[in-house]
Amino acid sequence: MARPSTVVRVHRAVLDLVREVGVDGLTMEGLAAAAGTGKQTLYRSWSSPLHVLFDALLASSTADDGRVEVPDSGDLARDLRTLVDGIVDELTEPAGDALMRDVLTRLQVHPELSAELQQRLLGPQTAAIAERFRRAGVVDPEQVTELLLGPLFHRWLLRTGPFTDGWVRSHVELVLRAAG
Amino acid sequence: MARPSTVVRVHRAVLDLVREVGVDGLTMEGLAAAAGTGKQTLYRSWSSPLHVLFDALLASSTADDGRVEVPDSGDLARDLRTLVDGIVDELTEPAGDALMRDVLTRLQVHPELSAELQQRLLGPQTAAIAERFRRAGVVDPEQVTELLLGPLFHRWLLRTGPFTDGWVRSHVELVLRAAG
DNA sequence: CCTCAAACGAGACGACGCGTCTCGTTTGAG
DNA sequence: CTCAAACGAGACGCGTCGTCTCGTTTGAGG
Repeated sequence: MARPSTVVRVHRAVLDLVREVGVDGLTMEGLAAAAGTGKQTLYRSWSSPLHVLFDALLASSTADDGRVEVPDSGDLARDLRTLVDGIVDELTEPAGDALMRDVLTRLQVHPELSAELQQRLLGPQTAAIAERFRRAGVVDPEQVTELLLGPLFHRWLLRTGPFTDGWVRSHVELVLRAAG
Repeated sequence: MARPSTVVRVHRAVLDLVREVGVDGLTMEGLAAAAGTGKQTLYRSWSSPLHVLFDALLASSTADDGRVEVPDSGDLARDLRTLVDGIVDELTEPAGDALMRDVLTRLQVHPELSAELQQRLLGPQTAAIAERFRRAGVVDPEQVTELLLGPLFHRWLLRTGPFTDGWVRSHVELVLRAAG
């Protein structure tokens, strides 16, 4: 439908623009101006500025290798700490931290977008972690994965507390004890 | 600042109106019309329709007894299942389910509102649960509470799966094993 | 009961983004 | 070279924004 060059220009424009005006400051008119495109061209492919932003973020995150790297050294405790440290680093990266939380929370209102995120990013990542648990002989890998990630997202989304080293260590310890 | 009668009328209006038009359909103009009030009166006390809605929900939830009832029969496992069943019932209640998720996710963009929610509702509730764990001799009650609630909210907010009886039972089991 | 300032209802106002539309131009596959 | 699809530009009517006046209501202190 849309020419590849147009999509690239729009993606670049929305990622630049959102850093200036924030997620709520995005408008189709502003986006069209920034991308040097007509409004009709935007509406041809996207139905709101949030859809544009989501599409751009998804494209960039699958482009620079959205693969999941779950460490597997044989030592489950060590691997989990490494994994959680990596996730925490991503979640607290000053550059994208606020933006990612903004987008993720706003996505929840659009079932089709959160389903796509689930399918293309979160699903594969939790599956990879569950697979690591399974390889370690954990009985209920999916549920233990949820036990590992749930409090992480809870803390991050609801801002109920900081991610200190001590918190990460004892959280992993609790999960390991639950895993048996 | 605002007359009590005005606040009551606005609260009633926003709770009625949001069921007709949804959270995104709320506007200050529509709210003023529905409440039979001037726009200036609204702007005197609130800065956006979301602020009005949040205030109304908070008022109604603290009015009809926002107290936390954490069962304490002596049997921790049984009490936890009862507690989680109660929370799940609230989270999946057809009437308020979608509305609460909408409001809660949109709140995250407003740090002052989510801080108020944390302080006036979530904080006391998690504290009460942690206290129950402490009474049962759990070493790290706060973190175990997070282990219990994190996956619940994760599942609810991100819609990653349904709350079946089986899920609740094995989740509580895992948390209990982690608690030692 | 009277007074008077604070709070109020009503709505006018210019600004702005919405989503739709037309129109003339560019582009690339056949 | 051709020609339809995609495009850029922007006009259009509409609704909401947040601010602003203006005259009316309200209730506590004299």
